Amino acid sequence: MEKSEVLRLTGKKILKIREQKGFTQLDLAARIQGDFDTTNVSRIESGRTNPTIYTLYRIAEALEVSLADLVINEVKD
Amino acid sequence: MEKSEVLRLTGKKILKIREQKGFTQLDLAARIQGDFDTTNVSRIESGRTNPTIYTLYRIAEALEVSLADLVINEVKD
DNA sequence: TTAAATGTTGCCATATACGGCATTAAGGTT
DNA sequence: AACCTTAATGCCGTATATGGCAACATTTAA
Repeated sequence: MEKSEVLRLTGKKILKIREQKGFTQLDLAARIQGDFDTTNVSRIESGRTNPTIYTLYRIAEALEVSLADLVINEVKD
Repeated sequence: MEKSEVLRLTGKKILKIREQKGFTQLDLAARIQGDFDTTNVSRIESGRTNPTIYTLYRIAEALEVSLADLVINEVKD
């Protein structure tokens, strides 16, 4: 899978869970430990950036889900 | 959980799977799509760097496991 | 219409991930 | 001893993730 596809699908997962929880991007950013800007939420959800595992960890915390829930399943080439 | 702890545990998971598969760091780096240096394998496994999701994806591919197998389970604060 | 809420995008600065190479060290083998 | 394999580490560039703010578009509500 291409990089852009991995990022796009990852962002989609975050967006979906965020909306299921009824959070806005602002809500989510505010819940994330440390400094976090809504700009980055937008960039990650839209797949425009390649988040680090620690960033995803903080997002998982804020969404109250496991990291496994935020990553894509497929490992096909 | 602290950032350093997240990175340390993530690296440990990768190391464990790599050794279970009987790969050296050099083997793993060679299997990873695109350029990948053993330097980076070492840094990630030892928790000295904060890998991006795409890097973890490529490692998962090379190890023939799912991304979920490489990330930590806990989401405690 | 005006205003507020929500999300996107552009820009800038700083920190750092990664590619890459060389060195170092430890362990095993001869 | 010398040699090889394996991994860790230091250093240097380049690319980019992130923090942060402002501008903009869209939607909804007043």
